[in-house]
Amino acid sequence: MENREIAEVLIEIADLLELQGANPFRVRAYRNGARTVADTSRPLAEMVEAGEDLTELPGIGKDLASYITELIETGESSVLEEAREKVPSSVRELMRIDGVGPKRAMLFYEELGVETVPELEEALEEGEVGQLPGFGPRSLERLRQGIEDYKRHTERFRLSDADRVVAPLLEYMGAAPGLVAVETAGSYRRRVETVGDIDLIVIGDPPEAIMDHFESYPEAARTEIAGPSRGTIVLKNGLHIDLRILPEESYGAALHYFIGSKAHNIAVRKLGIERGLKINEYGVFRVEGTTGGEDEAPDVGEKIGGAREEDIFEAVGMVWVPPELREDRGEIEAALEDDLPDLVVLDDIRGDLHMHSRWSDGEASIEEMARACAERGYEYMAITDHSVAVRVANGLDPKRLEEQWEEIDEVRKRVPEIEIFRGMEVDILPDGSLDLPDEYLDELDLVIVAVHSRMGLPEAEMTDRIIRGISHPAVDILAHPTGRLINRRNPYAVDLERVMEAARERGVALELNSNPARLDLSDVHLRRARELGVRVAVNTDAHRVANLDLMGYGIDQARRGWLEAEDLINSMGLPEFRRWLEREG
DNA sequence: GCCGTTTTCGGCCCGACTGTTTTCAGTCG
Repeated sequence: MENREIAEVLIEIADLLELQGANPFRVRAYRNGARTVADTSRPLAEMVEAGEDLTELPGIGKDLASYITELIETGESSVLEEAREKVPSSVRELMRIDGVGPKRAMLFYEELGVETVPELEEALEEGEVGQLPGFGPRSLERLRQGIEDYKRHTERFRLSDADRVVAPLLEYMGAAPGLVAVETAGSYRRRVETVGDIDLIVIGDPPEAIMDHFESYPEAARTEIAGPSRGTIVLKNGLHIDLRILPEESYGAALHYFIGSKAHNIAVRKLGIERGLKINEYGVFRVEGTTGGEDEAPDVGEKIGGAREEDIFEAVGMVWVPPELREDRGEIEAALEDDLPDLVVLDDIRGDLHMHSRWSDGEASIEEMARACAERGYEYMAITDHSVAVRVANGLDPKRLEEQWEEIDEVRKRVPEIEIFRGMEVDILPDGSLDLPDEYLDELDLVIVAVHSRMGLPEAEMTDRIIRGISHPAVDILAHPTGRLINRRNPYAVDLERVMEAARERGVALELNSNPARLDLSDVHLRRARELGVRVAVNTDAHRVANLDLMGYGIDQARRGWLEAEDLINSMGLPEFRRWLEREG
């Protein structure tokens, strides 16, 4: 059982408990536990098998540890079964509609017998929802809209799709009257691989004029909320944009608060409480103690900061934390010790080691790719077309590969400013053998291996297949190690822990594929690779010149995985990289 | 349900907006 599956069970229990009106802190405990499990790269199943104590993990106590153990050992969860008896799990889906939380979902279920979104839509059309208490005409209309949005876009948006929306939006907002500054926040700013909405922070005056300008955005389909300091518009493509307008003296506090993540904020605020401070989006305040009555809120005293983000971190004894790390995955502790990683930046990249040309399924010639790489300031690059097994991609057989080498030799002469390595993306066949004879593998400067077929193999077989594949002494890099496509295809079943250990022993690097549809490895796995001492290659897998610019997405993801330049192989200068290629596996 | 250098019990981050049951619950981030 994979961690992802365990986390899903804990989330399902949390949802069901929430629907049943359980203690909200108990619900949160399950969600926190789920987050811990999802953020742990080591398989919990392995930890259980080794007899390790799961309560060592943050947010996992005696109860959750026993539920997880039961789940791993039996494949079932009695707690989940029990929760499902009270509410059908399909009711959870209702909560995904904007404006519907646990209370309303439960109201629909108990009063109308509604268990699914289509049933809710029907009840709405039949006028049944209008009979419920608390549902006036505005609520009904909002629910109708919410269902429409739900049907149109149930998935989160890929970061690259969000980027295309954000650039023109920022330009438009920059022209708002009285605007001083506008910045992105939220998961977009943290560069999470997918985003649910876009958060904008604005400093300016008067707020009403800025909010009017915001609501008038030509791409907006409608306004969801428009208060004095907060608004939401929905774009024609279904993406929600949240805007917060704040005074300049609160800029840093607001930025910190709205960049999140929620878990990071909670942890920082807790540190504040320990120091007698109250932290909110307006600033950092000293708490003066209560003035009397039992339910009296603590008196908020002197404001001691908030104009700069650093004010927040300094107030609780931390150094500034890059947004990509703000997930409460250890960055709080590291920042308290001033021991954060020196995160990799795009400028650290000296070469792109995975790209295709017209020889297989690329759209540009080798020379076009070489010149484009040189323009990006790279010292080296590798042409890595597909091997023959990938027939749909016009994979090269040995004969065509030899012909390609002649062309590479010619391009080397014409584009001397960059070193072009002869590479290939060689398929790992279902039995783990490589799709190219040894004598050709030996002639290549750089060998990438990858799985493109039979992705449904059972985990043990897939793991053995991949480990056998990377065990060939000619192999340098394992490409897109899990095969996932964001929102489209799940990762194939593979024990990455074993693959990573094998890669480290053999001196093979794992790829971080920068294509925003892949971003494979994930942030959590990258972090694990770093812990295990496995080197990483951040590559674009470009199939045309413009794709070379996808490197930035790989860097974003690498930063989320805590990677430093020295964790990568393609941050090495050319001489050092040559030595790496010559290494003994 | 978790957690503890003020605590093994009693806390658990904090604020904005909406609609409607006119004083606040529900939802969201």
